[in-house]
Amino acid sequence: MPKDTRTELLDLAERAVRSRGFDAFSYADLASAIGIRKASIHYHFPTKADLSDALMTRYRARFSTLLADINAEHPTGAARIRALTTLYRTALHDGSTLCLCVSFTSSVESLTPAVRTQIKMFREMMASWIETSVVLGAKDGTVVLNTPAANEARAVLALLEGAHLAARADGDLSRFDDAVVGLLERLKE
Amino acid sequence: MPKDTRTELLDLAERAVRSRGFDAFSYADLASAIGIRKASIHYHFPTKADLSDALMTRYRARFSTLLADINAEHPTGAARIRALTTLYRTALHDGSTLCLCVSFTSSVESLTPAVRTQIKMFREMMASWIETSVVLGAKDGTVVLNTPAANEARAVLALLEGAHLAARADGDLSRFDDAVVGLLERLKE
DNA sequence: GTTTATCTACCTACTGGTAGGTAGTTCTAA
DNA sequence: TTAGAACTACCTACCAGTAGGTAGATAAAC
Repeated sequence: MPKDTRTELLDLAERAVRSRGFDAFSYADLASAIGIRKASIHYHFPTKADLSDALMTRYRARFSTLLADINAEHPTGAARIRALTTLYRTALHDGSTLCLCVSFTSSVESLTPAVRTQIKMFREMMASWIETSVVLGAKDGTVVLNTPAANEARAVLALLEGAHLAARADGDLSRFDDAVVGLLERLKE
Repeated sequence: MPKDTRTELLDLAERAVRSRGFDAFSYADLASAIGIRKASIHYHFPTKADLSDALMTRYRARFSTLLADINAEHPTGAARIRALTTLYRTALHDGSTLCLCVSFTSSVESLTPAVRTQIKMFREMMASWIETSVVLGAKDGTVVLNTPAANEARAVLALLEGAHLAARADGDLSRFDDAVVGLLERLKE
C-alpha cells in the first residue's frame, strides 16, 4: 500500500528540516521531490506554519510511543537511559540529520508561537521521562545520582542534543559516541 | 572613535546568525540596520560565503584570546572549566543568542567547505583546551576524571552546547544553569 | 590620479501564497 | 437507481516581495 501524499510530504519535510534547517527548504523543493505542483502542497498544508506544526505534532507523538516502548522493554533505569542514547544515535542517520527539535530550536525566530510551544512540550516530555528513569535507576541501584534528578535529566538531554550537533558538524557518528562515553559509564548493571 | 563599517557589519551579522540563523538573515537586513545600501555591503563582503568565513575567523580568534585569558587568570583545572561555563552562559545573552558555532552547525548544508572546516577547527580548539584543562585538574586534584580526558572534553563541550539550545528554546537562562549543575558539582576546591 | 567607500539602478531566480478551474470519487435524496 | 451536490486532490497561471549579486557612476581621501 502506497503512502498517501500528506504522509509523504511530512516525511520529506521532516528530513529537509533536520538536514538543512527550517529556513533552507521550500515548498518548491518538496514539490519537485514528490512530483506534484507547488500549489498542491498548499492544499495539504495551507502555510509553512501549518506544516511545521504538523511536523512537531507527529514527532512528539512518535517519541511518546518510542519512550513507552522503551519502558515496556527495559525494566531498569540504566537500561532505559542506554536505550534512549541508542535512539538518539539512530536519529542521526550517519550524521546527516539532527533531531527535529534541535533543528527547530536554532530557527526559533522563524516559527510561530504554536510551534515554539510544541518545542517546549517536546523537551518537557523528554526531560520528565529521563527524570523518571534516573529516579527508577537510583532505586534499583543501576544509576548513581550526583545531583537532584531534575538536574540530571536536563544534563542528559543537553548532552544528547550537544552530541548530536558535534556529530552533525563532522558528519561522523563517532563524535556522538565519544561524547556519551561518560554517560554510559555511569550506568551500572 | 566610531567603529568602521566592516566591523559594524561583522557585529550585526554575527548577532543575526546567532539569534535568527544563517538562512534567515539577508544583506537587506544588514543594510537597513547599518544605514547603507545593500550593494555597499558587497564591497566589504562580495558574497555571503565571504561574510560567514570572516565571521568564523573572527570568532575563533576571539575565543582563542578568551581561553588564553582564562589560563592566565585561573591556575587550577576546576577554575578553568568553571570560567568556561561562565563564558558560555554569558554568550547566551539572556537566552536570545546561540554560540555562533552551534548556529552554523544547524545550517551546515548551506555553508561552503571553507566555513565547514572552520566549524571543525573551532570545536577542535575547544575540545583540546578542555582536555588540557581536565588533565590539569586531574593532576592538581580539582577535577575527578571518570573516563579518558579526551572523552571528558567532548562530553563537556556537548553539554555546554546542548545547554545553550535548551536555554535558547525557552528564552530562559535558568535552563542553562539547570543543565550544568552536575558539571559544576564535579569541580572540587 | 588612483584608491576607497559609497551610491543608483538593475538583474535573475526564487519565496510563500492565492485564484480559479477540473477530473474523479463519494454522499445524498427522490 | 440514479441525478446532482459536494468533496478530494490535484492543476495552470499568477501575485508581490525578497534573495544574492552586478554594472557603472560618483565623490572624497591619499
